[in-house]
Amino acid sequence: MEIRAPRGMPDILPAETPRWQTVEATLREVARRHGYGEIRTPVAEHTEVFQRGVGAATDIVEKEMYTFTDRGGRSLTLRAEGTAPVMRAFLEHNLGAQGLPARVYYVCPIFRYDRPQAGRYRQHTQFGAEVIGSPDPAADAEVLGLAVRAVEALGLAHPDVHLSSVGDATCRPRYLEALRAYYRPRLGDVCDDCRRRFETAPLRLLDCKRAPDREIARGAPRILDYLCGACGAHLAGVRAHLDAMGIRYTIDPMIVRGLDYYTRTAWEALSGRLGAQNAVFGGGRYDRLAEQLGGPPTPGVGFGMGLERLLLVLQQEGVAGAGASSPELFIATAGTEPSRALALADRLRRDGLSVTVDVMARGLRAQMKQADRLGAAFVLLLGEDELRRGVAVLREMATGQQEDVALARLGEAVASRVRAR
RNA sequence: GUGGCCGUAGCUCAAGGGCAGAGCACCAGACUGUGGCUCUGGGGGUUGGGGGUUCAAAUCCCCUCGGCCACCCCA
Repeated sequence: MEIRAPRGMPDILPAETPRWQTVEATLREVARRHGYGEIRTPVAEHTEVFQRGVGAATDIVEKEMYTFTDRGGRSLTLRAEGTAPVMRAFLEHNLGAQGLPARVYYVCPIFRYDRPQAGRYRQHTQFGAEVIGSPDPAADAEVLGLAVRAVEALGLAHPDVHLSSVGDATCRPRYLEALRAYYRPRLGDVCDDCRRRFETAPLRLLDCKRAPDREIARGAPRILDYLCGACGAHLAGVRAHLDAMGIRYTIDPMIVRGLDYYTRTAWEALSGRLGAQNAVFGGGRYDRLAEQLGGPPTPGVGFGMGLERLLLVLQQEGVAGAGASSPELFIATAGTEPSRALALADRLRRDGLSVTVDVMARGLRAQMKQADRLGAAFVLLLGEDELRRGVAVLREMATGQQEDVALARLGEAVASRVRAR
């Protein structure tokens, strides 16, 4: 075969989809309990939404977007991130008019042209939630709580949440100046990447992975020491609310968000089960995003959670997932018109039974083998001999016991036997 | 975008210049109308793709595509 799925965009096959469905259903239920409504934005946006929302200088915009020109000459981009499109929709439809805050969640594919590796794909799926319209720390705590409880609802332990603040327009510039002042005399000692970061993304100096650079980073000024009064109070408020809810976190001034729109609260949940790509969810506050998109000042806070990574962790933690679904009944034929089996199956399905029929015109032995492989609980044999006598044979696969059931009362007889199991 | 390891049947893997194989899976038969166990037989391959070296390439060389892992970055 030369035709393959695009790189970094794996198929999810029927053996896997039950696990996905379980995870998605659980996440939706947690969102529902928190009073969040689902929003579905298109898979593509005008490229501008990401350039202005996420920030033109970010890695996502500079080198990871799937951008194309449509037949009308418009530049569109596959959804590269979850929050900016939600804010765009909020502004476009003036959702704030229905009362603030708006609470929304989404489960949708995200596209980034990255080199695939463990836990990283070019198409991945994010569950995310946003509270738009509230500047209050209670909103931060609520939506972070949603993320934590969602992870727990899947059967995992309370996640390892790292919490910090990236400040705002008042205090962040002051901090960046202090950070640069600290690094400027040390530029000869750090790696090439860090020298580049010094120019383009100084906050990222803090999470370099090289051991000697980490040592230097440890001595750097802490943003938490530079927060302005309002930002400091906001973080204290978030912490108080989280403590009250029993949401655990560690204050980690080294965490950094990769997108330009973040202000104040920032967090990341890490797993030791994921290799290098260890963030299960990340998020924070984005009070400047609406303005960057050309809307009125509108505060917001939210997170994105990677479903592929969640599934990986679930698998490694051995949390049982639903298996592939088996039919309750397999209808086999022996010398019988296939249409009799199809018609019977059609009737039983309307009664709610899950029924599979042989459509390979195979011998009875092969049909039994197939029924066994599918995990069918019962096999109904429509044989010509039995049909003459007005009956069919119902066999319970686990025990091998079988009995004749009257054709006239087939539906209820089969249904009651299957349900009695 | 950078680096390392790896691509042989549906799956797991042999064959390291000389006829492409095994186990499992699949299909059929033994069991003429009954799954699991056993036995017998069968179908399956441009050895990821392209080029080169050679009398001869799965095997050696180059390019390319893909997978895994790490960097960068992120969920």
